[in-house]
Amino acid sequence: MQFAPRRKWNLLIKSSNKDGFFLESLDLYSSLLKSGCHGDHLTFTFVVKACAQLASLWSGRKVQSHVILLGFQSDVFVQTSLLDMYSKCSSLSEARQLFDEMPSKSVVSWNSMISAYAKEFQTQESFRHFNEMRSCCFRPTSSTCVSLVSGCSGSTSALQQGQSVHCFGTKLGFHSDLRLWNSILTMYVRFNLIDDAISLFDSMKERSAITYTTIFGGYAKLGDCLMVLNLFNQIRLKQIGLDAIVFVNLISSCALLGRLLIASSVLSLLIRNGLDCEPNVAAAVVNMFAKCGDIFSARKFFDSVTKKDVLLWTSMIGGYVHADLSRTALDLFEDMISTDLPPNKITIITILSACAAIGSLSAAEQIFEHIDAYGFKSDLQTQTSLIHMYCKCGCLERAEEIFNALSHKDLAAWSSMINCYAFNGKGEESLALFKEMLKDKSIKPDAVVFTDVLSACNHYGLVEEGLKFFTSMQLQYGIEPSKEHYSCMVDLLSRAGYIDSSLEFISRVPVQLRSQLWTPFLSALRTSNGAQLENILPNRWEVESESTGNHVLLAGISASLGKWKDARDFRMSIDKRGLRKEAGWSRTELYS
DNA sequence: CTAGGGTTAG
Repeated sequence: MQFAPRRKWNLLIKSSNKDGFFLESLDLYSSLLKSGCHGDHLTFTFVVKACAQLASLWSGRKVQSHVILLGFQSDVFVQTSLLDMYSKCSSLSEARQLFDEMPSKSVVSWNSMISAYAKEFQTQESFRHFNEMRSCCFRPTSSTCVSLVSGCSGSTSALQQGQSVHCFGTKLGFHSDLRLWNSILTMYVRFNLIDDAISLFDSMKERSAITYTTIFGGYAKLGDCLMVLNLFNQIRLKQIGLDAIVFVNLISSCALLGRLLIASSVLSLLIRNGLDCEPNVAAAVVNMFAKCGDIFSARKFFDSVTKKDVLLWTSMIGGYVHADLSRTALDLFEDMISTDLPPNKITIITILSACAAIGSLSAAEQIFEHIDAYGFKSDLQTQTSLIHMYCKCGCLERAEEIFNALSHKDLAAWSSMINCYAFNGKGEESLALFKEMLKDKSIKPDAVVFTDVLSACNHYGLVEEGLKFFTSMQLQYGIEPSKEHYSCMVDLLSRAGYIDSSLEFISRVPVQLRSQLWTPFLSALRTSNGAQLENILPNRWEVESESTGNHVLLAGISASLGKWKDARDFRMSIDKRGLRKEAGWSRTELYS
């Protein structure tokens, strides 16, 4: 009697899983129990899979207890599904225990265990199981290789191992397995080996939407957004099944590119493909318009989306911060809260940056209840944003309090505090903290923190120290100086009165950046005592051609030196040129 | 069992 109805339940649960209605699958299972039945090996594989997809560890453990009560411990299918469930619920220890206690194992059991370690980027353990699997005479499948490679993508030292799987897979005859190629392509992109990724991509005879998504990411890392657009046009002609994810990647490249006309045409493409209302796509579109400097179109699109998710709201709020409209960002955050949609961590980080931009502590205090309410208080990124916010509001002590209480500090946390001291005029404290950070060998300073360090030297007038850091930045840490670094050094040297050194420094800067350094040079010259207009005369043409602002500075310096005729000349040249403004983007009407 | 994405602080 029991067999027939259970079979019906099993079919119902199976089809509910297939449609992605995992919660309903669990409901069906509890109805089955209520009807006086219990599960069999098929019921358990389906129900456990639903728990895995929902990442519901609690339900999964409950179902496992039923499995044990009914004596299904030796069923390899049920046990493997439980193993995968624990892996998907990130309970590696329970997965491992189950695996060790399995009376018999299948290839899929081994694959699941390897994949469990790969997901946690425990590369060595995943390879150890791979070797053990082979010594137990199990023949790895292409899925085994895919899991191993994806594990390598996440650990810093596993590139060679990943490449060896590539060879191994080819030997076993998986050379036509697209998923394996795609996972290797992902590995190269994650390791920033974009050239290798591109040559692999070029050699691939079969490509899917996933292949293109991955290589888009690679080109975006290179900053070659136009290549992304070119490739995208290729797939449009090839009629590869395009999904929302490919578009999301295309859209983020357009955001990086920052060209409004291209952004607008991408939007019409989305509308034509019926993808503009996809929740995943919408947030990217808002971000794209905001990064292209068209906050009006961003808002117009935002308003047109009927089902707004957290990402969309966050994207719009971030857009306002980016557009220097942080007050509006705060208003929009209030609107979001009033819809009862809970903010996520990134919303909080974004809104804190809005408070920082305004420099208003009272605005920030209203955010605190949300930080408490949603339990972001102990999150490192949130704390870093709080430090930054207190810094910009002038509450140095509050920033220090948070920083000192951090149990673990990453580069961003250190550098926000270093910046906080520098911003509040405490050059000495800033540099002391930087030196303390360097003692921690696990932290590698980057271009951003060096900008703060150099500006701290600048603030404190520490010429020798500044030069020392500028050199070690390049030689010891291999960081190419940016315009900000150069301009900081010019400011430092000139304001300390080292006009000749400053000029010599400028002459050694790559020519494409050099012309932009005259403005910081002249500004510093105006406040330093060693101002001598003759110093810059050999470069006069370059100085004058760069911007109208330089003429104003030159006129000011001449006047302060009592060279009234020069001052008058510079003033007149401004009138002749006219106060030219930078060419800006004109806003295009998109929807009407 | 298996490959790709979106909002983000210093």
